[in-house]
Amino acid sequence: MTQPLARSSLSAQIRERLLAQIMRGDLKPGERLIELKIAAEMETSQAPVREALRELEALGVVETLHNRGARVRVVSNEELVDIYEVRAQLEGFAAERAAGSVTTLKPRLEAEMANMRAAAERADTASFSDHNTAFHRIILEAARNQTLTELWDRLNVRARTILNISRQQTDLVAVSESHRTLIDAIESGDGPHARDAAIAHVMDNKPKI
Amino acid sequence: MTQPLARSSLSAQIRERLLAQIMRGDLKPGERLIELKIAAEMETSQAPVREALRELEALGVVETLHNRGARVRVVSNEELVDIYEVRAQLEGFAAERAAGSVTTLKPRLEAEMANMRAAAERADTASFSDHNTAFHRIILEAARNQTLTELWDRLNVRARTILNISRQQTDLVAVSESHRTLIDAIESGDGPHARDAAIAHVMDNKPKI
DNA sequence: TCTCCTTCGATTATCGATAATATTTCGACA
DNA sequence: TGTCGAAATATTATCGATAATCGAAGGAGA
Repeated sequence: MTQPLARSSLSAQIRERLLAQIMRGDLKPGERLIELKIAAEMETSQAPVREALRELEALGVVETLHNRGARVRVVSNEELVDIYEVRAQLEGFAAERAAGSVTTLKPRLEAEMANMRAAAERADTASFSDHNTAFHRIILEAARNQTLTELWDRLNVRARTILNISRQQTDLVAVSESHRTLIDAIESGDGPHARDAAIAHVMDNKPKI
Repeated sequence: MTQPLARSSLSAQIRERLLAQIMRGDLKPGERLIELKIAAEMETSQAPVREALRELEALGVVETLHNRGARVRVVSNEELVDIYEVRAQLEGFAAERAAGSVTTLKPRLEAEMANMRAAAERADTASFSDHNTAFHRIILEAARNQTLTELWDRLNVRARTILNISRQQTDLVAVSESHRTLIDAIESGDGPHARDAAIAHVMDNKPKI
């Protein structure tokens, strides 16, 4: 009855920890991630750190140059636009399918929207970001396409990384309210309309860096 | 003047070799990929093999279970449908943007289509697949969105893996001809029309496994 | 015979050390 | 002074060995 589980490999723990640091902005874009240094900090050896870095590279939040190590990926404004455009397409597709679904998503979406608003009012950006992700994830999952969800997640992680770093001054309450339109569009059952609404929503909320 | 370059890391070589074997069907879905065994075959140690496997996992052609190693990913028919649906969306978006582009893609697309047809006539599935990929890549790149191209590539690798394995009996000449409609739609300059054509094209050519 | 437990073999996960490579420093030379 | 290149330094890539974990096999007890 000491440790309930303590599952997951060391490399997974390292990965999560680094990802959190990047998302939080403790590790800034361009900052080098030196394997042995990280290994020492985490009291482990180089091998699991390398694995973690490779996984972060696959996620797209870290980039590595051959024989020159890893650094936190620098995302240009052009790339951010690219990411949001693709995210919009994926989400448009998901919304279109969700609109045609029999079960209503409304209660769950509204609950997340309320959470988002509450976080916005107390200026808790981390919580806001979590609930915002949860909201969109509900739509994605309603489309019942695992591949779609997987790609969206990947892009979302990248987007959140930048978002949290640039911490630009946006009106989070207004952003949370803007989800209303999307809920209504999906609830209308009109696929193409829901798609348009989702694409517009994503593009409108692209942060300016 | 011995070896011109011999760049790239060991792990990259291993990754390419394994990927080729998977694409060729030498390594079948579900087959276990044992690190030390592969290391011995390639006359190297376990470390670079692990890296290669991680990269293949990120590509989605291999799956690993914690403490139980890697195996060639088994893709169900449902998942194949998912992949094609998402690919269709990505390509629809690309085609829409490509249709609005000033420079014409027609000559390049027609050249690849001719190559495809030639490969089809001599039943060279590998070459067919290469030129098919090249054709679609031209459209993707015309959309000028690096993130879009990256995700598409990833899905394309997965799709090709299955395709080459199941080697189902399709009329490759007919498939190559079906690209005609897509070229015309893009050339028309009508974005939404091009999008529809691209989506229809991808979905029509989904292999049946 | 069936279930649970223990042991065994196979394999992954991690370690510490070394080889290979890139970057920086510094001095000789022009 | 400015440039080139060798040596020193920092870091990654790879290796070989060990620890940890899994699944299978075999056996005791019901």
